[in-house]
Amino acid sequence: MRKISESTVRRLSVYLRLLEEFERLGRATVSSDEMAQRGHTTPAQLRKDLSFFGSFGKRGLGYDVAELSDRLREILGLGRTYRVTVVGAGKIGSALVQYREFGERGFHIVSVYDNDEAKVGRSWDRVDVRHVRHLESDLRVDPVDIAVLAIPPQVAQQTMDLLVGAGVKAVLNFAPVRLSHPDDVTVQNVNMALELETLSYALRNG
Amino acid sequence: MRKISESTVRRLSVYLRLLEEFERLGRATVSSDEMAQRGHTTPAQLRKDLSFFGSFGKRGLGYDVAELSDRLREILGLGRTYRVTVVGAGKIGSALVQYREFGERGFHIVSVYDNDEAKVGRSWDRVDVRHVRHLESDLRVDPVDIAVLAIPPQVAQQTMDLLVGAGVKAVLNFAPVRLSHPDDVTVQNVNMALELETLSYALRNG
DNA sequence: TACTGTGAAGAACTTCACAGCA
DNA sequence: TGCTGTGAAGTTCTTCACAGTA
Repeated sequence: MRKISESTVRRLSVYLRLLEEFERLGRATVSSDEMAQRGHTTPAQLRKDLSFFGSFGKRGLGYDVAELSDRLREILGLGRTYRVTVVGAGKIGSALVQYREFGERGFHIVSVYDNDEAKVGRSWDRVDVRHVRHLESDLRVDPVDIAVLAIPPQVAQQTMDLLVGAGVKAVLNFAPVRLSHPDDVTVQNVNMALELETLSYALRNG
Repeated sequence: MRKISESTVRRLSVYLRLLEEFERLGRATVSSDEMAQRGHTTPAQLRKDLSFFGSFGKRGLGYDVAELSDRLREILGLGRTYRVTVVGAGKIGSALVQYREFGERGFHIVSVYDNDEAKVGRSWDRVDVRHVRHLESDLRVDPVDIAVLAIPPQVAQQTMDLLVGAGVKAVLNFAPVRLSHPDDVTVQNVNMALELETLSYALRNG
């Protein structure tokens, strides 16, 4: 399959959320126009995005809501559950643990690590916080699909290297540094300082 | 000035962080090659990004670290402080309050709101949580520059409308919905479910 | 000489516009 | 008729390559 751009993938997630909304409202079909309007995009964009993966609509009618959401879940790899570990038991980590949509989408947090002995042993929503020194050996016994890095930037790269060594292929990084990693590992960065600076730029420059 | 793309602005933030790192190491000058390497971009990209705002380097020498970081801070609007309000006193809100880089960059959280009476009155790092019913009138007396929305998606749009009505021009939105807003209001979205779905897509499709 | 600054070329992404099908 | 699917056109973003200068 042709290489799909990240922006297309992100829009697919948005479409899926819209479809689920339409599903709740009991709608059976929906047109690209209608979805585009609700999703702040254009009908052509939506149809083009979908066309990379097949033709899911009916001309003159639109898309079957249930069918298209099934297909999107499949395309996005949401037809299964994922084992997720959270490294760093600070506020961000704990925000993730309680984040509803996480579990609903099949992302199960199976372990939490920290290097602070004061936090080790506490229970977090049925998961015990373990010392990060056990991370590597734990992963060899019980691998995870995704690791969330919610730790200070100074230790982020070394932890990344450890995760890569242990075979982790997907990382969600909250540390405000860009991490080096092999090509076969996917990293998504969430950097709140960056978002704020985009806002301050906008405030300053109209 | 020509319209600057959001990706350029985001890279400027990254460059600034790199320069501050070089400053700490005591480096006086740095080349676009060196910075590009550390910032996972290309020298040409960096020079092009900077060229939209002026010529800050010396041919044959590179960039003066201190001077370029000053210029970048100015371009990004970081030469002042910003008053920030956080709406939603859940885990995400509290993660923001304790997030170091926030305050260091001049983003001062001056108020926190929630609709849960159990949370109202509690003190958060010297800021008292107030009931969200006071939000609108408080803003009229004491405006803020930026609002952070860390509330459930169901109430995000109505809160957005209230903020817009009260004259807020910049919003950082953590609710997993795309919000409607006038053109003169800038909204940055942080959607963790979306990041995870990008990862699950990558895991599924090599 | 070693590097920047920048037009021009190239690649990626978005929008247009219409043929084709239910 | 109404709406999809898609090449082609248009736009934006990135990379190239080299002239220019400290």
